[in-house]
Amino acid sequence: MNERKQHVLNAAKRLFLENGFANTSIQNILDEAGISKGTFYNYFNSKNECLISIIEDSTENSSVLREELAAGRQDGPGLLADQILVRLQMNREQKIIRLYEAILHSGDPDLRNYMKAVHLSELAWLERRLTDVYGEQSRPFAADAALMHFGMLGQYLQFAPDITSTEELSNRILFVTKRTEALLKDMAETDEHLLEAGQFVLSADSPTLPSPRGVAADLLRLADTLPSERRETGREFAVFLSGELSEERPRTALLKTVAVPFRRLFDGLPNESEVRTVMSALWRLLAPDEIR
Amino acid sequence: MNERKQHVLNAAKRLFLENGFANTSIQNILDEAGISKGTFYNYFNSKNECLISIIEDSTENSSVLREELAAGRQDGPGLLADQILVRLQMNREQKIIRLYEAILHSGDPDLRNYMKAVHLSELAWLERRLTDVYGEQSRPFAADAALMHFGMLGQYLQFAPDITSTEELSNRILFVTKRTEALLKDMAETDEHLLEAGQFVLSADSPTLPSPRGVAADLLRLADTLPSERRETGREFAVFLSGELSEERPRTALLKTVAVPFRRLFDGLPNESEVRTVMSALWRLLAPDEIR
DNA sequence: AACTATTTTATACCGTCGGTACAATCATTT
DNA sequence: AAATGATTGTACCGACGGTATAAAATAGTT
Repeated sequence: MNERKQHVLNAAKRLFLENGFANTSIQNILDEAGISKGTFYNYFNSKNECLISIIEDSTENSSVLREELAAGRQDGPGLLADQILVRLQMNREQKIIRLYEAILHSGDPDLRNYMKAVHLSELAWLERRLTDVYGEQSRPFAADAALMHFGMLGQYLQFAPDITSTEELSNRILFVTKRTEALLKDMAETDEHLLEAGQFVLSADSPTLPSPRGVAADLLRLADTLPSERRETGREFAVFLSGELSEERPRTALLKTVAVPFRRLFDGLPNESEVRTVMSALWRLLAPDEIR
Repeated sequence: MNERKQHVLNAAKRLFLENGFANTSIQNILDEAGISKGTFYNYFNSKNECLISIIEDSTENSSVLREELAAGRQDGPGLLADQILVRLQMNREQKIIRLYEAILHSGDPDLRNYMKAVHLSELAWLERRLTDVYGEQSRPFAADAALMHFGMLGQYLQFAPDITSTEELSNRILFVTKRTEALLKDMAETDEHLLEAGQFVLSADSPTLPSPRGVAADLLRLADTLPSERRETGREFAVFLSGELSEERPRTALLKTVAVPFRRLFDGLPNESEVRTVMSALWRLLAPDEIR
């Protein structure tokens, strides 16, 4: 991802969130980003693709944050709620959810398929996490619970979109999570469910796994771009991470623990988003088949 | 509602449901309905208003059907489920829900406010019905339950939009209703809720009540338009209804029971939709403050 | 420094869209 | 038959997403 392209992406995101997708013309984006039309269409083939890029970017980022939350922390409803929260927060005050829906009804069938895939992926992730947290006995009902959790939370967010504080948002998530517990219990007692386990997994053309050596090289290269006062620390981390990555059986717990502060060294730096892409590849290496 | 206007409305509805709102141009509607652009803008001030009219029409019709279902039948979860079903079915295989969402993200703030009002109105109705069915003790939790019911059902409909049979649709509604029962129980036990009772009622500029005499006159006039073989029956009904309406204290149970078969006499007739408008006024007379 | 390749810019242009204007025509009422 | 109002056809507007292209700026290589 070009740095300039990221700049355009941020400008477009700002405008979309502020004025909505339909109400933001390409000309608006050009003015906001200070680029010409030719450049825009050099980066994106259409306004729609620009929107997709924004969502992909946001999804990737929050996936990394979800992994980081789970690193070295015990699993449970609290972790799950935080992981849900982190994606919602990344979607800046939930307004990106509107972008999702905007795409869903924009006509273009390619876009709709993309959005359906995103939706299914989130549901699959939630189904897996629910079985993680609430045990094997919840598996037959986890798909239904995930679907209902998603629907309930969506309503609570849409009904009161003027949520400013994280507390308030967190409260709603915890509330819905508690209700989902009750639903799981109820479904187990009555043995009723409409969906089958694993119904959400889409026949994904799974992207080729990144190579450990490539990721290791990226980490070392990125460490060198750090400002001088953090460079030494960054190099220590990067050398350790890349060394561990080249081992036959990397110590994953250790890796995960070190990966988090390393990534944070880049907070606020211009290549912040590139780092996140590399970290995304790293997490994918550590658990290849997991849905994030 | 002009008969010709209704014809245009049906054409537009057909196209919107088939190709989506954004993918249907005004020119498409003109061709489908066989009218000119001037006529279209004589009926509607904009494409958006046309969409609003479709939704209003559909909402009014299903409100009448909901009242008819309740007439002379004992209240309970079964009736509630049927009332929910009838609106979903009226929204032709749930595709009108997409129109709702299309409007929500079309940019126009007026449209969004309208849709928000529709949404709130449905939530308020559901909250009231839940307290009807599950008793006074459910009141403090009915608003939350309504919101969650709405969200869960929406997910079950969106996730599997290829529902053909009424059974399948009905199954999902019953399933969600059972889950809502569990949620009510759970919230009562833990005494947790996020919303307050009556939170959904919008400061509505309540439309002026129709006059009983006007409605009575409409009923008599409509009866005369019936085809000869049904005209006598229709007149009997209409005379009874209008007579009862002019009483000081009309016998409402009787009125409701007779109103249903009278309205059905017009099924398939060209003025079917006008009849429903009059019936809507009749029901509003019988319970002025109720949300439908 | 000079040459090359790529990116970026500026501008003109296309077809489609929602919406407006208006004179001509049709149908209904009185 | 006159008058009124609805309907038609057509031309037009500005804004939109998207294309084309030649000129200018930038980066990379030798």
